[in-house]
Amino acid sequence: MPRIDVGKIWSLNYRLLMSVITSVAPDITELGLETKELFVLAEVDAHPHPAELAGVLSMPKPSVTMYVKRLEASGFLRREIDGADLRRHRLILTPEGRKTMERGLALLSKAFGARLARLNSAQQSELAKLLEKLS
Amino acid sequence: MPRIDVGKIWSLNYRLLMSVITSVAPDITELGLETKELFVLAEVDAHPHPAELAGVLSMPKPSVTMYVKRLEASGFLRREIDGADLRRHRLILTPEGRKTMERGLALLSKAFGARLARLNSAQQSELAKLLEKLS
DNA sequence: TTGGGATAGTTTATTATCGAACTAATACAT
DNA sequence: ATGTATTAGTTCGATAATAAACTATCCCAA
Repeated sequence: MPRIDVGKIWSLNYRLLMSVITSVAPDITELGLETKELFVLAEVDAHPHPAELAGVLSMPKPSVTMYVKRLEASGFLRREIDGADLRRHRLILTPEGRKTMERGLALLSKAFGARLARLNSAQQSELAKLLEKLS
Repeated sequence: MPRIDVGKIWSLNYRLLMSVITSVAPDITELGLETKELFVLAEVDAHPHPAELAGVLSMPKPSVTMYVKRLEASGFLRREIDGADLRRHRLILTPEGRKTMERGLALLSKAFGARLARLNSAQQSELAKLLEKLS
């Protein structure tokens, strides 16, 4: 059994994700948001507080502040002060925000799916299983 | 049409990579380079020309110019004009650059390897094979 | 041979990003 | 109760990233 080259797996995977992001970025921009803003939108349901979003998305807090500000200005989400903890803001997707988020994720899925199409069905399931184990 | 949840795999994978990068970034910085610069260094052997690097790493050309400039100033690589095509610059790792690149990749491998250790060695090979097909 | 188009890399000018420091609210120990 | 530490989110200022435009070189069809 040959020794596995971790760096190689890393680099293949990294390059795959980056090239997919790069390829969909223009289409996402047409929806009225940037890719990082889409990632934020996509996690708002599961993590409605900015500090959590920063953690889960590995983004600095000031960046989240900025993305949220823009998303709010675009009408994609709104903010409520959390009554139980006045420091916290609860983020809520607007219907428009949800629609846009779903469209954006669909674009991403389509682009990623196009790459995945190089694998047969069994291989796709295998990849899904392996990546799921890693996450 | 894939039978798996492409969007979910995407997001798990994306977050995995981002969290690994974030966790090693401070250590990489201590080697005297930034993570993106490390990615450049790591691909120089396989892709010695800036334009190729930009393509393979999904980076804009001006970013590569900047990273290369810094890496050269730090003594991690040097440039030669390609005699066969005077537009092209061939990048060459210095011994110091190679050492630093290997150290950086070791840090990344260690952090990513911790995740990868959830797979047995056959699964790791399988993952490498599948990712290679995708890239 | 030459000129129109492509390609490699850089510069410029603008926007995006984010560490550090800040304010406000909470938690917690004494 | 009171001081101290912690946490949520923001602001500020400095750096990083990059689109657009540029120079230089190459390619190649007529």
